[in-house]
Amino acid sequence: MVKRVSLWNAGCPVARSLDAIGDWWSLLIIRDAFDGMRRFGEFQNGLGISKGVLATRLRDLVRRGIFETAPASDGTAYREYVLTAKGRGLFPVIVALRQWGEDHLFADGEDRSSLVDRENGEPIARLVIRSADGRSLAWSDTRVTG
Amino acid sequence: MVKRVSLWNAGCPVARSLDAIGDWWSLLIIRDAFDGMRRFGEFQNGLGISKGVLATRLRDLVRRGIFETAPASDGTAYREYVLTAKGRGLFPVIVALRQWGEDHLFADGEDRSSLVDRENGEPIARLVIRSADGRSLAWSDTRVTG
DNA sequence: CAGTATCCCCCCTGATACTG
DNA sequence: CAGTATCAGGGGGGATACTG
Repeated sequence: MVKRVSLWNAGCPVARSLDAIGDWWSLLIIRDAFDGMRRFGEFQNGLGISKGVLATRLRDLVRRGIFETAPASDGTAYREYVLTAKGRGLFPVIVALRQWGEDHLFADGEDRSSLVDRENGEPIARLVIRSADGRSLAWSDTRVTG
Repeated sequence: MVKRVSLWNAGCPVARSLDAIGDWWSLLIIRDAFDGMRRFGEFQNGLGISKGVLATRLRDLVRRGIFETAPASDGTAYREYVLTAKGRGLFPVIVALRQWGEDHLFADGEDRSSLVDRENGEPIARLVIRSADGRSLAWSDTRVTG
């Protein structure tokens, strides 16, 4: 990545985020991590990604502080890849992508996975953009400054 | 795109969304559209993308129903590219990416653009994941089913 | 200005083989 | 199982030139 140095320098947080995770595989790996995957082989099987690419991606994500490695919890000599606080901070990104996909990319009645409240199994609420004082805001109620 | 048919078929809304917009340029184009850009040249200058790639991306995004074309508002013979309702639905994705970038990819005091309430110039509130009944949820309070 | 057409090259990817 | 090393190919990307 780091394709667009000028944009990076432009100080747009969206561009920087995409520079860090905008690769096609990265967010899928992170999604699987949120689903509980930790091992190299789990990611590989789940994604159908080649070993070389997966190794490269994981190394990048570790270098960027999104994953960290830990000794395998099952006592084997291998590593596990777990999300750092920074990586867990991507949860709203995953949720936003999920909700958009649910809204616009599935036919009625088509099977889909769902994100639910662990406590009661209820689907989570929709994301809402709010003002500092709590009003719900549409895109057109906002503006980019700086 | 449509690189991973198996994932697409797996019925994961996150994967489908990435299939639609997970390309490196697409979200940057969409971000610029949220910032008010509409013309081919505006996107090209703003992004530093080549004409060929930009034309391909815009065509794909139109085909996917994220943009639609309209006659130029200035009376010239050209087209404008405006977000559809489906495209505007990506606003939370952009906001989530922006907030993550602000939190984790900028040094203290470093210049960055900011998304503010048009009404009063105040920064918008942080995104919060909530349960159906309004409780704030962390990643670990949720689960993927189906 | 807004694209399309062409060309060439680089790099990314997947496949395979190998090691601990 | 968890990677690393190597290799060949294919396609996406930029640059350039051209058209309306």
